Amino acid sequence: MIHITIVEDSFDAREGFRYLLSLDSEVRIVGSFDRAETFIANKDVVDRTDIVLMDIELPGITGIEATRILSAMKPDMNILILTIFAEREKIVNAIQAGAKGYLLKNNDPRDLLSQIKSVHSGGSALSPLAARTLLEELYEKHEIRKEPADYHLTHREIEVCRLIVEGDTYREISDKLSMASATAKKHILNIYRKLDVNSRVTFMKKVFEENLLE
Amino acid sequence: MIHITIVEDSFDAREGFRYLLSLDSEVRIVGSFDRAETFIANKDVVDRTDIVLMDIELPGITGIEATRILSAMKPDMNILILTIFAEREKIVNAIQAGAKGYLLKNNDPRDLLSQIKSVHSGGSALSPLAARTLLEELYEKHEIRKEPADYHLTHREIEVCRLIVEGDTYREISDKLSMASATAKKHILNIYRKLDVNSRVTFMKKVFEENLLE
DNA sequence: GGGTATCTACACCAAATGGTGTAGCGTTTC
DNA sequence: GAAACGCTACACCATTTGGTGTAGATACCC
Repeated sequence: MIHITIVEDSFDAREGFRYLLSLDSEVRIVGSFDRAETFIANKDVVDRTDIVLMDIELPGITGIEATRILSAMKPDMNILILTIFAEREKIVNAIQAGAKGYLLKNNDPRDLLSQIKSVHSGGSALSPLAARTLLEELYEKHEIRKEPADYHLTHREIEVCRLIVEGDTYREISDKLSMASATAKKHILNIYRKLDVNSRVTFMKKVFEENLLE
Repeated sequence: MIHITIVEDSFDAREGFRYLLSLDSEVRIVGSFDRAETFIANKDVVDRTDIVLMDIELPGITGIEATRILSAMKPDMNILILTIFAEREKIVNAIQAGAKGYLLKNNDPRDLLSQIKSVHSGGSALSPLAARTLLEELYEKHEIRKEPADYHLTHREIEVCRLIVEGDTYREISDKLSMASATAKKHILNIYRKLDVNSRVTFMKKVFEENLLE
């Protein structure tokens, strides 16, 4: 039995869900709220809930904020965002808040039951549009993180870089790499010249901002 | 009319898809290959293809590599990965390569047509398991830029932090903030104590890794 | 009033850093 | 064989940095 709570400010929509879910004997509604605060305050219902159908636009705190709070309270609870909004920002924020699904209300309501079951068995449910948005987000993230500019650092210099980032001094670096500290220093100054920096701080800034290591 | 190409090394699977797709008059198969190289080399078919049903395990180059190549050749082509593999790495790589969907073969084959149409109209299609994997990936990525821990830095100390990050020395910081360089130094040492670091480098590392500024 | 916190300021010291030289040795490239 | 590059090593220098003191002024809280 899957225990479901509905958080939705429209009475009609709540009743619509109630009817839809009543068609399946595997699910049962354990709570129905018109605002998230009431649900969050009701610890009994929170504890008993497996899946939340959460609207985004609510009086009081938004569904996304509620998702954040509820995910922290009960990490194994699956929150399914149900909304008419397909904006990138809302979608990404909802997922970041811990939502396990993002469905647009204009989708066929008959699919909802199968999507609830997918989520209950460890999957996630995304409307095609939300899925595309997230895919693009992931695609861009990976795009950005690659192609670090090539400063033609030698193998040895890269080793030295890693140790600088660890906070090692000339001496510590030279000890770890079995060289004279003067050599470590020479390497570092060469690195600085290649990266066009002139201090540990500006070096670190460049490394992190341009993702030069890892 | 949606023009589809199938890349799948199993003859039976190809015929299965062919039959399934023949049930819908809106789609039409324009190509069918047992390996990706043949498809990629056939520019005519590539140009006519709207959607590719792509297997991952193929003789020769993998479906993921093929996806990367085809995405570059024809960016508006939608590639749908169809596979039995649900490993996180394959899923993420496929999306990174530009796939617009990732479906597991054990899903109901009757859903395939509706998912193809979703993808054709600008959406993406993900099996619940693949969706969950990607959500987790995105969630973790965003987790990294979580709420920065509060080290109780004072307002003045935060100003100093910003200047440290810019690479300023004690003297430069004190000049910009109109204080004695000894004071800037005092602030910095206090900051170090609060952040539990002991050098510019370890300070920078903490700032960037924990997203303390911005 | 007394305690706490913030911002300010200075002194002293050892260590690390940045900058510039020079130079030997081995490998790769032309 | 010469040139270029990479890795090594040392000298010398001024500056910066990390660390530890002390201490006055202000403000806020109990």
